[in-house]
Amino acid sequence: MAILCGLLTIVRARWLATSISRQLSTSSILFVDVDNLSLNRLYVVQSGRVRSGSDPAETAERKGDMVSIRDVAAHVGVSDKTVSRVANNEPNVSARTKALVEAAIATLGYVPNMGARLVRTNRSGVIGLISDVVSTTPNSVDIIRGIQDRVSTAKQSLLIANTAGAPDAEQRIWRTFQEHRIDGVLFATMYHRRVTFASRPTIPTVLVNCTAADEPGMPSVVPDDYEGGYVAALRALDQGHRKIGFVTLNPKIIAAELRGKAFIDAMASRGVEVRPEWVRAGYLGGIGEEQLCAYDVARDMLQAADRPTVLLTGNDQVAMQCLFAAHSLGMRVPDDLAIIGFDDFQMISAQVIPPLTTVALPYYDIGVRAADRLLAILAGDVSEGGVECLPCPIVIRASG
Amino acid sequence: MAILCGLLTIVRARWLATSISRQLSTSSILFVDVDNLSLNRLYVVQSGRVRSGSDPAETAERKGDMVSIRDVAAHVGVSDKTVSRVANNEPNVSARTKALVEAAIATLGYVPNMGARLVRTNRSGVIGLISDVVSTTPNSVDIIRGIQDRVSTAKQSLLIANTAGAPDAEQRIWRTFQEHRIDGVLFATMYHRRVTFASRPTIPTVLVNCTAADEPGMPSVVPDDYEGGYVAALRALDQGHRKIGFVTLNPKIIAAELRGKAFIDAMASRGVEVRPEWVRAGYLGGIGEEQLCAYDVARDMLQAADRPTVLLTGNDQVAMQCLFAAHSLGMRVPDDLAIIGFDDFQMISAQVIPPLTTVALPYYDIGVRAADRLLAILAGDVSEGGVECLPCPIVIRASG
DNA sequence: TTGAAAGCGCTAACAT
DNA sequence: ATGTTAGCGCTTTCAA
Repeated sequence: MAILCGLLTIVRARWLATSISRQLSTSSILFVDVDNLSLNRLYVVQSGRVRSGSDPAETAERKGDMVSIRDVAAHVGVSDKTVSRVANNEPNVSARTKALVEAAIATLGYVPNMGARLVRTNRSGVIGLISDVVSTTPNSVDIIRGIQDRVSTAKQSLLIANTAGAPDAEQRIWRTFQEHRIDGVLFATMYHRRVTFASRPTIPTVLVNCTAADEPGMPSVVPDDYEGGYVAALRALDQGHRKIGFVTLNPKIIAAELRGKAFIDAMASRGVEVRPEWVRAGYLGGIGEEQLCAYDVARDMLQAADRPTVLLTGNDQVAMQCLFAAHSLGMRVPDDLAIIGFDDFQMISAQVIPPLTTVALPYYDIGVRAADRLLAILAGDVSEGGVECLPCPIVIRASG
Repeated sequence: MAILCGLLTIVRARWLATSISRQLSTSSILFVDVDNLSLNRLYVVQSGRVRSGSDPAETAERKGDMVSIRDVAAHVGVSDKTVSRVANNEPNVSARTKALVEAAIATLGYVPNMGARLVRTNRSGVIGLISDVVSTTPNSVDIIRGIQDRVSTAKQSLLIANTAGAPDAEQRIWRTFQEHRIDGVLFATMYHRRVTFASRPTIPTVLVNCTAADEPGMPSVVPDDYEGGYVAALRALDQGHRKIGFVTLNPKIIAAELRGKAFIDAMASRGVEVRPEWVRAGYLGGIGEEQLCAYDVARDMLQAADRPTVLLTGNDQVAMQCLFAAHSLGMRVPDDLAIIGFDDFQMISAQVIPPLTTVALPYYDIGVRAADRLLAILAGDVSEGGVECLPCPIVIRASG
C-alpha cells in the first residue's frame, strides 16, 4: 500500500510536470507566461479612455484613471451636483440636461464610487452575511441563493464571511463589517440551532436558520421542523403503516427535538404506539462531531423478528444508509420497507435508487424571507421582530 | 393523490399557524413581536457612548454615532494624522503617543472607515468573487473555502456574487464591483470549462476552475483532469483488472475530454484493450441540462455476457448509480464489481456503502492558489500569467 | 431648475 | 516625531 502510494506520487508528479502542455494541445489554449506588456494591456482600466478635450488641463491624469462626477460635469458644462442628481435619479433636472448628462456618463464610462458616497451618506449599500459553515455546506447553499436573489433586487451587495466555527474569526468578521460600514447583517447557520453572541450585534441583524439564546425577540427565520416531522409521520400513517421506525439525527439538536416531538404527537393522534426500540439515533457523538452510524442501526432494527415496515429518518443521508441496509438484507424498497427522508438534499434524494420521498427544508425561502426582513428593518420598519417559521413541504418520490 | 396533497396542505397550514408557539414551549424562546423600544435598544450603535468631555462643543452628535479619527485625535490632544499613523501602523510615532492613541481608540471604540480610506487610496481592500453557480453547488464550495482562507490572511474581504448562468447578471456584477472599486476579481465556475468574456475584464482577474477561450495567458487555476483520469485508470490496472468499463460525464465538457484521453493513454501504456461498448456516457443531454442515466447504462453493461470487472466513472454521483445498479443485479462491490469514483464529493463518496475509492478534485487548493496569484498580481507581480494545473490525488476506500 | 460652498473621514505630501 | 494643508468623490444645504 505504501509502495503503491509512493508510486502514485511519482506518477502524479511526472504527469503534473507535463500534463499542462498536453492539456493545451487538447484545448488549444496557448500556455505562455504572459509578458509584462500583455499583462498590462489586459488590466488597463478601460474607462477614461475617451476623456475628450473640452476640459482644461487640470483634468489630465487622474489616479486609477477613474472618471469622477466632476469629469462628467466639466464635459457637459454643468455643475457636479447636477450630475449627481442625474446619477441618483433625483427630481428637478430638465429633460434636456438629463439626457446630456446621461450621454456624457455613457461616453466617459463614469461609474459612481460607492466609497465616496458612503463617506457622505453613511450607507454602504452592502449587506454582510456571516455563516458558520453554511456557505460551504451543500444542504444549505440554497439559503445563500435566496438571500442573494432578494438582496440584489434591492440593489444591495452581499459581503460574505465564514466563521468556520471559530469564535475569534467571528469577532474579526464583525470588525471587518464595521469597517466597511455594512448596512445590515444576516447571520446564518448550517443547521437549525440556537446561537449565543459574545456581545449583542451593533449592526441590524437577522438570524437565518437559528435563534438567539439570549436575545428573545431578535428577528430570525427558521424552518418549521415540528410541522415537517408531523407531515412525515402522517405520510407513513396514511400509507397504512403501523409499525413505524425512526432513525434520528443527533437528538440534541433543535431540529431533532422538534421533529421527535412531532413524531410522538402524530402517532398519538392516530392512536398508534411508539415503539422505543424502533426509535434510534443514526449519529454517534456530540454536536459538531457526529459520526454516521445509520447503516448499522438500520440493519440491526431490520433483522429483528418483529421489524418496522417503514423508516422515518433524520435526513437524506441517514435515509440513504437505511436504503443500503435494506439492500444488504435483500429487502426491496418500498415494497418490503418504505423509507422517508428529510431535507430533500437533491444530490442524494433525487439520485438514489429508488429516489426518496422526503420532507424539504425550505432553505431558499428562508434566505429570501430573512433578506426581506432585514431590508424592511433597514428601511425603518420597526415591527420586524420575532421568530418566523417556514413550512416544510413533503416531496413524494418512490421510496415511501 | 390529489386528495392526499390537499389534506396535507390543510394540515400543514394548521400546523404552521400554531406550531410557532409549540416550538417555543420547547425552546424557551419567547415569541413576542418586539416593541419599538427594545428594537431600538437592540440596534443602537454602541460605539461613541464614551465620548467623554475633553472636546469642544463641535464634536456633539455626529451622524450614525460613528467615532471618527478626529474624535480620537481631539481626545488625546494630537493631530488627525498622528492617529492615522497609529491606526495604519506607520513608523515615526513615539511609543508614548502611540500607547495614548491606542488607548483612546479602544475607549472610544473607533473603527476605521474603509469607504473614506478608499476615496483617498483608491484601494478598497475587497476582492470580488464571481461564480456561475459555484457558491451554490456542493462539489465546489471548497473552492470558496480556499479563497476565503487565503484572502482573509491578506486582510482583504470577499464580496461574492452569483451569475446563476445569466449573462445580464454577470454584467450587473462587474458593474457593482466597479462601483465598489474592487481591487481584484476571482472568476470561478462550477465545473472545469472554458469561458468567454463579453468584454475583457477591466479589473485584475484570475480564473478559477476555468480557462478563457479568447484570452490566452489570462491567469487561471484548474484541476489536472488528465492526470486524475490517468491515476484512476492506473488504479484499476494495478488492481489486476483487464476488463475495464468507463461511465463518463457529458463527453463535451473539458474534464471528460481530458480524462477520456488519459484513460486511453493509460490503457495503452499497459497494453490493455479499450472496449468501445464499455465506454458510455452516464449523462444525457447538452451542457447545462444533463440528465443522469448512469443507472440504466450500468445495468445494461453489466447484464451482458461479457462484462467489465471494474467501472471507472465520471463522478461520484455516477459511481453511486453504478453501485445501485450492481446491487440490483445481486453483485457485490468490490468483489464482483469494483467501482472507482471521481471528485471525492464526500457527502456521497464517504457515506455510500461501501465507500468509494475516488479521485479527489483539489478544489480547496485551487481556491487557495487562485487567491494567492490574484494577491500577487495586486502586489505588482507581473509574471503571474498562464494556466496552472493542480494534481488530483486518489483516495483509496473500499469500492475499488 | 440649477449651482456654490462646505464638509464627510481619511491620507499624501509636505512642512516643522 | 508631529502637524498642516489640501483634496479624494461625493452629497447636503442653502442660495439663486
